[in-house]
Amino acid sequence: MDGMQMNIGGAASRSGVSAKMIRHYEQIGLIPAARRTDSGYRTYTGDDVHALGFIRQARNLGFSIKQIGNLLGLWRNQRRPSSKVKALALAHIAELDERIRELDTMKRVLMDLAARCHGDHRPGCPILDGLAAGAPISKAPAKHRPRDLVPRQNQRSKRAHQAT
Amino acid sequence: MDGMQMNIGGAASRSGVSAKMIRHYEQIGLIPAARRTDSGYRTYTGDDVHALGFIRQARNLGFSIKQIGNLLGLWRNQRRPSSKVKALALAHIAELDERIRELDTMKRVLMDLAARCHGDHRPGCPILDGLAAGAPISKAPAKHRPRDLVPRQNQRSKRAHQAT
DNA sequence: TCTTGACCTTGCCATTATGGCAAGGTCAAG
DNA sequence: CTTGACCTTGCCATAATGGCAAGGTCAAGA
Repeated sequence: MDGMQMNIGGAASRSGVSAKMIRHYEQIGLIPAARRTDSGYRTYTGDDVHALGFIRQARNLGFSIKQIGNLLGLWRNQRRPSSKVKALALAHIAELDERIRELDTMKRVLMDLAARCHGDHRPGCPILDGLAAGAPISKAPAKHRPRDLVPRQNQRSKRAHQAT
Repeated sequence: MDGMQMNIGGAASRSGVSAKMIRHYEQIGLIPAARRTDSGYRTYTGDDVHALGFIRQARNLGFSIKQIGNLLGLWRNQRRPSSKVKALALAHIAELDERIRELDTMKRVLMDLAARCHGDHRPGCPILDGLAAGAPISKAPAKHRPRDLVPRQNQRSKRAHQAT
């Protein structure tokens, strides 16, 4: 089981992580640089594949690379307190929850607008009207604040150059 | 109201879209290139600001730039059938719904693992164990003679198949 | 008039995680 | 050998934004 040595392709198919991403993870330091054969081929062991599988599972659960780095550290440390792991998990759950709420808000607003749209050959459409209305339809934009709506407008003359 | 002319900063603060993004939208063709003053400054009208606000609202609802391009086209076309708009909206709602379901699945799995984790000073942790329990993944069939997954050794189980 | 400072311009880098393509080296089987 | 799968590095692209830098423009105040 330990004598298992393979090239990147083998590690990729066994772990479910593409060769491309394995190299990437190595490059960004998520995993240690693989040993190389004389000709430069990376070689992996069963343990390496296990770690890659761990990474894949974590990604499937939506953890960011950074969070996965932390998880890997805890995973490899036999003496870590499970509280640390749980804390990371709970924090991530909270993030997921917020993203879910944001998406849910978008969905609700949109369903509301859609419900009022006839959806036939006629041109009038409450959906477009809703988007065009400067009204505060929005809630959470995802990651960034909607940029202050008219922060300071005490800039000097907005005088038009070629005013018409 | 129509004589309102302004530079990019004014359009940005009034529309809620950063100057940076306005230039970006122009560059990718989402909005037509702004008129320029002799010195090269972009100038915007009240209508332009309105369109930018429309874009911002759409972004807040999670529409992609591409979808927004379509929405803008419909918005500007007084003779569009509202059914087209509604179709776009419903398609987007479906997308949002899928994203929500994915996140929800992640959340549930994680909560499940977290619930079984003591979260104290002890090292054992079902969360890490769950992540480490890698489900096999797959491999695409080779054409000629699959030059083995193992470099120069003996190979054994080559399970496979992915989940995502 | 000159200085100042806010504002504008272009352009490149960074982010997140992945995929794709290209040019070229390696290796094992036929 | 030839062949074809597989490996290497490296650059481009995605989606949407932010940030920084170098340099031009402009209006107002001293």
